[in-house]
Amino acid sequence: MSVTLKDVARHANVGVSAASYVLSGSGLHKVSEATRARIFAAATQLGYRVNHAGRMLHGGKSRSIGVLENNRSIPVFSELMQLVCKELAFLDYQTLYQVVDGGSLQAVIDEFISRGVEGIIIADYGFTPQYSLEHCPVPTVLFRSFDADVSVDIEAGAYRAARHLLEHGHRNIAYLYPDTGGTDLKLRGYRRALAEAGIEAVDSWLLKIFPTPHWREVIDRAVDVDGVTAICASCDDYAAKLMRYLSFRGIRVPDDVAVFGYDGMRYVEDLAVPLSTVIQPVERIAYLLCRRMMEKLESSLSIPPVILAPELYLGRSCGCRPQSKPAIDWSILSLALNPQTHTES
Amino acid sequence: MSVTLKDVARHANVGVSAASYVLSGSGLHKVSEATRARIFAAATQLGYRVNHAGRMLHGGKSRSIGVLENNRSIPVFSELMQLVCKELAFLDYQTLYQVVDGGSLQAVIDEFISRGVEGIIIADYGFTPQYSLEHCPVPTVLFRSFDADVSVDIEAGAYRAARHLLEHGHRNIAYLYPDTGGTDLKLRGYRRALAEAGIEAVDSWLLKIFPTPHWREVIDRAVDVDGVTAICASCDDYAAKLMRYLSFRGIRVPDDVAVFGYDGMRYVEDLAVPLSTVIQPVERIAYLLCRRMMEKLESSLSIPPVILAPELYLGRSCGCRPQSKPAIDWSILSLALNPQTHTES
DNA sequence: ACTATGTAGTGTAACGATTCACTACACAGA
DNA sequence: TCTGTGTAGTGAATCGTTACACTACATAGT
Repeated sequence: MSVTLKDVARHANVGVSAASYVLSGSGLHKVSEATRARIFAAATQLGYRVNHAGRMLHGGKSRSIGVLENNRSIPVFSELMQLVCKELAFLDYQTLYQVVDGGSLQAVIDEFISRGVEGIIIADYGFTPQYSLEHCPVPTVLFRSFDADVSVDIEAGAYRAARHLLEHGHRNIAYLYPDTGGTDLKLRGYRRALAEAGIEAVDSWLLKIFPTPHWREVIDRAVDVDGVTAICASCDDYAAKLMRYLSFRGIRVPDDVAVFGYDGMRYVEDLAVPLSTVIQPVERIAYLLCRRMMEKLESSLSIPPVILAPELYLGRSCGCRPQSKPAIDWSILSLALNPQTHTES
Repeated sequence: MSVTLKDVARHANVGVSAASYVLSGSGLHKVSEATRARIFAAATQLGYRVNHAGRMLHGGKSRSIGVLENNRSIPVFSELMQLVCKELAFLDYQTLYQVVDGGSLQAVIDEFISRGVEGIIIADYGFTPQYSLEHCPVPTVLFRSFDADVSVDIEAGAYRAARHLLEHGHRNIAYLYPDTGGTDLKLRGYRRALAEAGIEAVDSWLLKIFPTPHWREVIDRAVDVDGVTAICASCDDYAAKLMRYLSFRGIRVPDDVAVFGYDGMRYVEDLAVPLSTVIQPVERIAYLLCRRMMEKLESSLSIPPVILAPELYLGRSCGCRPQSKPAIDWSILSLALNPQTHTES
């Protein structure tokens, strides 16, 4: 079938072991330059490729990492795994990639281990099913909004967004979000900012666009009746839709109602009113996840978690920049919003 | 180290072969219900996991597919690989994932084969480096804009976009694109539409935003001097930036200059002026790539390629829908633009 | 009682790469 | 000549799983 080490050895008139020593590049055994050349020649001539299974069976490292995300519905993270994969490739690791939504996380982890991954990176933003990483025989690196190896302080992000609106003088600030039943850290941050200013969020300011079927009425009431003058959205997509609806209603942003988003999607500056938002540092997260994995692979010492501080992007939707701002500070070619690059330390 | 089949067999008081027959689930050999139960019990008790390397070494199928894209810079495709992976998981295949940009494609393919993938899916949109899939020992499925197993007829897409603008009465239609040196199929489609209408695209209508450093002047000249009244952009991101620049210049879209995009990014309907665009059917592409792979794995018959016809999304930027359109036909919850689902045949 | 037929189970040779333990040989120093 | 030291090479066991070829035993048919 396929060309094996034995074939190469026979072709080069050497033993299998000599061929192995040369082609594995381990340098554990001295081989003369002449035979080395003969072996290489035979290998390329026959088109030899190591059989990874054979190598692994002997106990060799697989140089592969399992990468797993349990929810693909969050657009801002759609490229996170791509970035992780690129970084892993740079570190000379193969990526075994799986998207789980709904299915058993444990089953995927078992499959990864069965295939010999050296470690597993798990991105678990959003709703969290039960699973235990305690007994996992390989190191794991977890990314989620709390209690993880790498996390973004989204509570602080929402806090800063709400606080920013407070500093603009707003008092009646609403929060637009889907009520999925779990604890919403962004909601908590929003609440903290208001509480700090001596304001208690009333129920009608909590604009649940899910599972509420009549979300338009909810928004209408908040704006028309409850005197809401600013709205924090739990993500940019919702903020964009919200602004569209407000514009449809003839309500001006930010003059009548200010809006703040969350995520830092690349399109925020292209909206009718450039959206102020909290940036998710996707590239930095990807880099940190991989670095953390390398650290865990090298030593089993417990490493303190990294919590990334959120950063604001100020567009016009919060009321910061005047309509007539003359300078154009963007380039048609640099489409990326996030300032982070992973070339730092 | 890890618990092996031998351990399980010893624990259940049977031979390795019996354990193998039961746990591999092949059903090649009759095993009594009693011993079968004993073996399962021992396996779960010891926490047995098949060693994939051992299985593969014997010549078993790896049930893994290599997935490879050579350019991650096109945002609309950032979720394509995610969808492919999900579909493969549904078909009970593992995904080995690699992003190549700049590096050797051949090296990645070799690595995949070395790791025993049963097939390779390659998404090669954009610039194409030299490589040959002729001698690849496993089936490959290629996605790119021409001469592939699955492709989207982007020439026709650009043709339809330009033709649509012609039907609106525009005669001086420009094309905004980055000139990367290769053949631009969208440019060709744009040209064909104009030629069919008896118009020859003059040079100053070809708005090269790359490598041109002074792209603003290029746009200014087209609009102010050359009387361009409509612009086709080669992607939505550029179209969005273009509309922002036009708005900055005080030029109204679509009244003064109509704009057409390309890609069908999810945000197009949220822009100041909802962008008319050509949809890239990402989900359908993902589904077809996987189905094509399954077909190739089952039979080595040559299968004719699939060329997907592009579909237009008409927003307001082309001048189709009046400003005052009263109905709101979107839902804040359904963020997806593409109508395709992969549940069809 | 003797041969078929079938069921339930075991031993073991692969698969391909690695690496330990070993040999063969050359050459230097005493 | 004998021993020590180093270089260059080989043989074979090993990893975990699979599946072929086999045995042992029971039951049925004649």
